[in-house]
Amino acid sequence: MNTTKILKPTDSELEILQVLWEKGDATVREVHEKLSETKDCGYTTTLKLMQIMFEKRLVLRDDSNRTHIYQANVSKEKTQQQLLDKMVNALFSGSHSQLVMQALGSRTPSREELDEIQHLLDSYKK
Amino acid sequence: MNTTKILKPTDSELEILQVLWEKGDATVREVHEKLSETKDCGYTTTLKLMQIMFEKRLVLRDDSNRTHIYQANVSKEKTQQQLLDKMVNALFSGSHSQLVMQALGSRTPSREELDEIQHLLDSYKK
DNA sequence: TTCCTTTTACGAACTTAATCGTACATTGCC
DNA sequence: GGCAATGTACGATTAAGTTCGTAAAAGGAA
Repeated sequence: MNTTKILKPTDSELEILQVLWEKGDATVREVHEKLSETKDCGYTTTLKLMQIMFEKRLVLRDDSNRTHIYQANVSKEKTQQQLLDKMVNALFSGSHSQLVMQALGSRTPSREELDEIQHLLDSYKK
Repeated sequence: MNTTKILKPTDSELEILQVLWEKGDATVREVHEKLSETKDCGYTTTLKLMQIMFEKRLVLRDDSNRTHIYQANVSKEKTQQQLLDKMVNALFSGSHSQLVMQALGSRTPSREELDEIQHLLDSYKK
């Protein structure tokens, strides 16, 4: 079903994907409203980006009505994994644990976070 | 001494920084030789990139001799941290532990990795 | 119907990154 | 000295990403 083709969303595309992952589906207007909270650009810019993403098959759209409805065509998990792997290779010499150490070391994790990770660790140790 | 200015090395620049971090300092020729193992591009391409990095102050260089000697002007740790934080914000809603879970979950870590991480966890738990 | 609003489509302009060709300087060797 | 090799400098080109202006279609309201 899913192609295994490597897609590398740009930063702007990721912002849009974030909104789509959260909302499930959304119109350009809705996405743009959301982005406007943190970013300053025109409506047609968002539209254009989403049109390009459609061409790249990063998103799907229902254009049976005048106002098109978009949804993500790549899963959040897969995208996270892919970009994480890329980063591990490019910056951490392929060592996932190095990245984990750095991620944890950057600040003090909460008790809940520690427990979560401990739990995951335990499941590997068995 | 170090500026806190946000620098975002490109992928190509990161490849070069990797070599410089490893070697300490290096000539364009040395960097190019190293990159050639995995990448196919001309010598002047590497040169140009390093010149641009010098303009951006990503690297320092000693040009007192004909063959210039370069070294990184950003630390590996700081760069890792910076790009990691960016990724956490862009892809993991700011949750470091989410990223850690994803990083660990992607594949089975080795015993050494597990121990390393366990050790880090322990130090936080105290 | 007429006019205003919303929406899509599309192309132009601008920026940044990456690659390479070429020119020119320096060095060392014959 | 002359020449080949090696180095730097720099401009040209190409591709990709981002932004926006404008046109045109569709709908709704007076």
